[in-house]
Amino acid sequence: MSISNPKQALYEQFAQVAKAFGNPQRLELVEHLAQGPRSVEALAVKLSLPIANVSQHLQAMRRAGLVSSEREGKFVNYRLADNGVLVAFAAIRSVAERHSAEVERVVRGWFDRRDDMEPISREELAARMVDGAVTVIDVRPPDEYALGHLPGAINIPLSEIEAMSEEFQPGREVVAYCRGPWCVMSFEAVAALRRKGLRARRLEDGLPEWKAAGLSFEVSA
Amino acid sequence: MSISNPKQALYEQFAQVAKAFGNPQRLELVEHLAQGPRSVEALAVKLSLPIANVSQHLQAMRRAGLVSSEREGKFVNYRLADNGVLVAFAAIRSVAERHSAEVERVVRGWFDRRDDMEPISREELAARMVDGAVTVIDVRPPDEYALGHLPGAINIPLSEIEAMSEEFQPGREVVAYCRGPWCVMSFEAVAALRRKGLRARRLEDGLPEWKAAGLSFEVSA
DNA sequence: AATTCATTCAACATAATTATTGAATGTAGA
DNA sequence: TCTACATTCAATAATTATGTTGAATGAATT
Repeated sequence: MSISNPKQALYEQFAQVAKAFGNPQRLELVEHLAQGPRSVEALAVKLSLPIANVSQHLQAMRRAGLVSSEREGKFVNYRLADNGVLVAFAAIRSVAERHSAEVERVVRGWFDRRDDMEPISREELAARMVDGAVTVIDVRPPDEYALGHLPGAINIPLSEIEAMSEEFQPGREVVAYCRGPWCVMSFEAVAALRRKGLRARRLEDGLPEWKAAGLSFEVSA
Repeated sequence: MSISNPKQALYEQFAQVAKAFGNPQRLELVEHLAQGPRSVEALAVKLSLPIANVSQHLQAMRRAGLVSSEREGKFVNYRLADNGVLVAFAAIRSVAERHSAEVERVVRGWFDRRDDMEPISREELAARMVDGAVTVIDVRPPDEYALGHLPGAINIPLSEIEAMSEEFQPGREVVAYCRGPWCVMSFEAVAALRRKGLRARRLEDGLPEWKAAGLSFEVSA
């Protein structure tokens, strides 16, 4: 694959970027890094993968320009290179959603249909949050919540949703969100809350998209 | 790579789409299909690749939902599945452009710097076309021009640009475009016209983006 | 200096991707 | 039916990607 003419060389470069997205583990890393910068070990724990494996995936993504890294003492923190990476990820997801059948089926097999979760748009939620007519819950782990969350959102990790569901007022609507549009935790949270008879919906996507849209968010002290 | 839990299955689906983009030949096919539907053989001729090879790449893209196909007599015509494919391609290119260094260098090695070609935006060109103050030339091959081109654009394939350059009025500005933002033909056209002392610029991208932006275009009879 | 710990590197085995070849399939027309 | 032709399929070889292991590197701490 020797690159002689510029056209070939360009396509080769573009293909390298696409290849960096072309692996499920790396996509999961992108989704986690979209929540905020992370060390190699922190990511390895979240994905339940060997550290060396994660390190190599991160290096591959760095070569392609998806992430950047910075040493901080003994740790190396990786972060998404820029917002374009999330735009590209969203575009790839969109193609997958429109095509497959398979994506629908996968989600449907575990939860109800995606539509039945009645996703609420960013704009609508933002408007209703002003009225104070909705309880917003962040179902991600506390460390991700700490790096940034919707204004006024309560952090209730999925493991605690059953126990906490007693605390909600029955009539009041609850909106759950997590890492992104296909993050399964918010699907499960809504399903669990509905089993308890509560009015629950999903935010259509997650915190990264909220931030990318320029909406305000809070960071824990 | 057995897919047990839904999260893994989703990432796997998304990765399949990204992988379909992760090959230079397939990206070139996407760019050609963005000009209009094509048969396998027509694409094979344009890429100078064996037919069986092109057929397999197209089938891989079809499995991933990038293209659809339809038999028409002895031929099988492939087309882009939807506009989302171009959006994803543009997003991938954007990541590559922002990262590499390499992309800049490749273009710079053959032409002047990309900036020196003074790309003109779609909006600006559309405005100036109303005034009639600019000559627009389409430097793609005639068959692609026939499938659709900017209103009033003259088709001058790259091979004829030298000869035709005599025809232009020296003072009048010429804008060249071709398949997309990195299509090398428009770079070469501008360079050739400038060597003749003409005022030439590039459209920032190509016909597919023009159409995707909802601007009007012409189709040959 | 020695130790600890996070990360990276190097080497290896396995799996996936790619290009190539020739045969098979399917369609149109003689 | 026979032929021509576009496309697909099947088999192969070469290349590249991936995951695993243990050793090497780099930075902080003792």
